Amino acid sequence: MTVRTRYAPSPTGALHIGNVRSGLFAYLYARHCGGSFVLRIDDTDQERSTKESLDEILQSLAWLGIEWDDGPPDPKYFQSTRFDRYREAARRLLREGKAYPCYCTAGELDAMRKQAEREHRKPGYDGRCRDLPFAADIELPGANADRKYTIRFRSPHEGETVVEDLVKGRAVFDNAELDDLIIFRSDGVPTYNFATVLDDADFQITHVIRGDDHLPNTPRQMQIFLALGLTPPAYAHLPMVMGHDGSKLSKRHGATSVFAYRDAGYLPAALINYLARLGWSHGDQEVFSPAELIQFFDLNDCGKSAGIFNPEKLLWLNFHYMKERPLDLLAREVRPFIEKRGMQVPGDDAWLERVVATLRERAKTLDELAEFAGFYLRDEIQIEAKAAAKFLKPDIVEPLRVLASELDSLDGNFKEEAIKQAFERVMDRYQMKLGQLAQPVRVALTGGTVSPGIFEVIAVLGAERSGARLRKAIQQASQPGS
RNA sequence: GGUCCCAUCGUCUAGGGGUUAGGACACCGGCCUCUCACGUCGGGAACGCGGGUUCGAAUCCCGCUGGGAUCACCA
Repeated sequence: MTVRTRYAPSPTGALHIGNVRSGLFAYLYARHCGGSFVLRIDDTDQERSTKESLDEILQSLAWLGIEWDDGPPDPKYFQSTRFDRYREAARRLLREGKAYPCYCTAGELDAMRKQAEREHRKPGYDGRCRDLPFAADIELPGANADRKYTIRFRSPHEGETVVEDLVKGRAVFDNAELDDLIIFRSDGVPTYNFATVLDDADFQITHVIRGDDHLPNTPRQMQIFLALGLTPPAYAHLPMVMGHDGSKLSKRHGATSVFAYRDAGYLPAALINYLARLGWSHGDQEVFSPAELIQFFDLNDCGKSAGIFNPEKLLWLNFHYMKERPLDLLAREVRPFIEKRGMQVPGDDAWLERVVATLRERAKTLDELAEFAGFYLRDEIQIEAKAAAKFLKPDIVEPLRVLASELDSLDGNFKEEAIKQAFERVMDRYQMKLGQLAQPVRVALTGGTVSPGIFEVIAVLGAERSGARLRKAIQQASQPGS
């Protein structure tokens, strides 16, 4: 049997990282097994489904590098194109007495639920229409029907349904606990639990891998498979991703969409690695390339308990991948973040690479790198008042002047080694330690007290900008208090 | 409330009868050092509780407690 898994997001909002992790695991499992991966769009709810969400989902998956074998743009993989199939299956169930029309209104159902809750009974449907007589060839609900009704699945009340979950193990459900769920709404739209069964069956899904919030749906879906004369697939329910407060990750926990992380300057490899390692492990290994993930991934190594999303660890992984990234790629990827900050790159790609080389070990995201690069990129820098007060004092004026002329005399030889020698000549002359000279220079050139090594800063900044900034600082230091 | 799921450092996890309970993030300290980082070395930090089974339980069983999910004409 060739493994075939699927991921079935509904295009009703941004692609969420908790949600996409399930898709990632399904993808990884399919690839690991040499099987195929299906992307299906669950858009039966036309009220809430939007083109924007669909685009975001597709772009997010593409950015993450999760590729599907079957799926959009093929219309076959959109539930909205399969209504005929759902209708046909529902008619068959009706004909065979495995489903029945229910004439209860939404309001009645709601009242019933509230009443049951007040009396501390289970709030499910009580089955009052279950044994009403109906014509075997009854119309499906829809605009044409003269009377409003839904179609319910007639679920068995005896026995139990056992889910042999590949991650959670065995879960036993008493069939008496399962009420008759609606498979077709009164507006003629099939509901999720019904449509998903037909899709999983028609697309020949062998393993349904999804979040464990779906575990309660599973016995119902299995019963529908059986009623249709089909064999249910294998199931694997992954534990949820929680926010810092231990509840299901949601918008109120801050950035949760894939786009948000992309826009904040995270690398897809880092996000993939982080998500994979949340709920799955392979010994003590923390860093996995996409190829390794596919090689090592196994459902047996998935944990059973929910995990809390930890932004710090993601940041650390991102930092790790940024350090490993080939310089030319990293420079190219930082560019949009520089532009987004309203800055220009006053040099060629090679120069930008030098900038990035000095900053990559100090930035945890592409955006942070762009921010740190500000002093290289802007024509004018702002000197922090506190830094100036501490380091740009009158007694540093002389050494800075000498340093400036030493640097001028370097002429074309603006290499780190030559710059270092220039510093040493000044330090000898004024009996200074490197720290005493480097900090004022750092303030003069970068505006603050924190930066990459001072020699590399000068080398990258170049003679012109270094000289101009030094002279400006000298001026400022000569007029204390101004 | 019913049903189902879960339980090792703060967090992600390894370990599944005998381990000084291992790693990673975060945190703290030393070293490196022109600042900040990086790097490196070191440190504190966990088997929820109670019963069993066993020579021996973090590990197996039961109960409790705690957490979570779910109970829609959403998916």
